[in-house]
Amino acid sequence: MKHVQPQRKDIPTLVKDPDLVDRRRRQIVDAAVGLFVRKGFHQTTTREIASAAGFSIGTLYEYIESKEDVLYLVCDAIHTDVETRLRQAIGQGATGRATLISAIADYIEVCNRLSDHILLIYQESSSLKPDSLKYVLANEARITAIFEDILRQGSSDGTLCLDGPRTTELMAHNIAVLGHMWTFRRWFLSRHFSLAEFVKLQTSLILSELSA
Amino acid sequence: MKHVQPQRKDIPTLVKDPDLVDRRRRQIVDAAVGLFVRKGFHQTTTREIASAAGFSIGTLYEYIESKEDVLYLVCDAIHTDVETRLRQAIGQGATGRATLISAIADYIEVCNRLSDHILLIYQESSSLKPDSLKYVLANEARITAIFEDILRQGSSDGTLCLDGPRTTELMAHNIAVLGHMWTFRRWFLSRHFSLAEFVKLQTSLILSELSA
DNA sequence: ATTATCTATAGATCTATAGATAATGC
DNA sequence: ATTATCTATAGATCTATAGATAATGC
Repeated sequence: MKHVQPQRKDIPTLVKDPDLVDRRRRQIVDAAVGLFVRKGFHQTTTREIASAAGFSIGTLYEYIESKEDVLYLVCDAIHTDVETRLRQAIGQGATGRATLISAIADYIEVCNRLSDHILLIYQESSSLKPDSLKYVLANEARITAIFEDILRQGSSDGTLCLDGPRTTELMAHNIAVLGHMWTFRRWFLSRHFSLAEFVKLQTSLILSELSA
Repeated sequence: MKHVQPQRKDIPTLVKDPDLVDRRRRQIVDAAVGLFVRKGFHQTTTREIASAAGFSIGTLYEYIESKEDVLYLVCDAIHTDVETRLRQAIGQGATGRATLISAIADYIEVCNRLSDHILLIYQESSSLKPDSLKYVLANEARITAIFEDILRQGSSDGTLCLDGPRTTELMAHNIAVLGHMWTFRRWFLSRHFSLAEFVKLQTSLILSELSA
C-alpha cells in the first residue's frame, strides 16, 4: 500500500540562513502553541506570537508570510510530535496481538499528554487554506497507518482475527479516534473513568472485535 | 440515573413580544448556521448575520447581547435538531438488540445529513463562554444517554451482553462518537466506504463487542 | 405612547509592510 | 555590504450602541 506522501509545505522566508530559519520557526511554534491553546487561533494576535517568541512583529514576518502560516507550522509540529512519541513508545511485541495491546495504551497515553494540542487541531485546522489542510490530514493518515500495520501483522501471525482489508482499515481509524475521543470527551469521560480504566476497557472492547 | 438538567440559557432581549423574539431568533440561527459553516464563526461578521437574516445590524442587537450569543443559539439549535430527528427515527424494536441496530443506522444517517453542523460544533463550541459551553455539552450528554438506555434495555431482555454499567456508559459514548467520526474523518472514510458500508461494518463491530 | 427597526458611527482592534537601525563578515 | 531586526503606521476591519425614524395599538 503505497501512499503518495505530500511533501511538507515550504513557507517562504526573507532570511537566508536556513539554520536560523529553523531555530526561529521553532520559537514561533513553541510560543504559538501555548497561545492558541489558551486563546484560540483567531483571538491570538500576531503581535502576541512575536512577543511570546521573543522578537518583534516585524521580525515575525521575516519568517512567515501570513498568520495562517503559523497555524500550519503548529499543526504540523503537533502531528510530528504525536507520531514521534508514538513510534518511540511502541515496542515490538512478540505477537501482533501483544504489540497492538501496548500500542493502544501508549497511543492513548500520548494523546492524553498532548490533549490540548489535539483539541487545537480539531478546532483550528479548518482555518487552514485547503492546500495546507491537505498536508495536515496526510499526517493524520500516517498515524492511522501505524495501527493498520500492527493489525495486519497480527492477522498474518494468527493472533488477531480480521475480516479483511476493509475491516482492518476501519479499525485502525477507530483506534486512532479512541485517543482523540479521550481528549474531546474528557469533560465527561474523566469524571467517570481514570485514564487507566479507559485504556483497559477500550482495549478489551477492541480485542473482542478481533476474536474469531 | 437522574441528571440535573441545566436549563437552557436565557439571552436578554430588548423586544417585549416573546413570539417575535422566537421568530427573529430562528431567523438569526438559520442565517448564521450557513455562514458559520461556510466561513467559520470568527470570519463571519455580525453585519453579515443580520443581513442574511433579513434585517439590520441594529435590529440584530435587539435580540442578542453579543456575537457569542448567536453561536450559543446555533449550537443549541443543532443539538436539538439532532436529538429530535434521532428520537423520531428510532422505532421501538422488538428487542433491545433490534432497537440498537436500527438506532445506530438512524443516528449515523442523521449525523451524515447534518455533518456540516456537527463539524461546526466541534470547531466552534470552544469559543463559547464556559457558562454557555456547559449547556451545549449537556445536550451532547443527552444524546449519548439515548444509546445508554437502549443498551440497558437489551441487557435486561437478554439480547445484548454487557459487562456492567461502566461498559454500558462507555459504549454509549463510543456509538455517539461513531456518528461524529463519519463527519470529521469524511475526507478519508468516504473515499473508501459508502455510508451504508460504514454503518454495516461499524454495526457488526459493535455487536461483536456485545456477544457473550 | 409604545414598540420595533434603521442609519450612522465611536472606539478599538489587527495584519502586514515600509523604511530606519543594528549586527555581522569581508 | 549584507543580513537580520526593530519601530512606526497605513489601511482595513468589526462589534456594539446612540439617536433618529417608522409602525402599531389605544
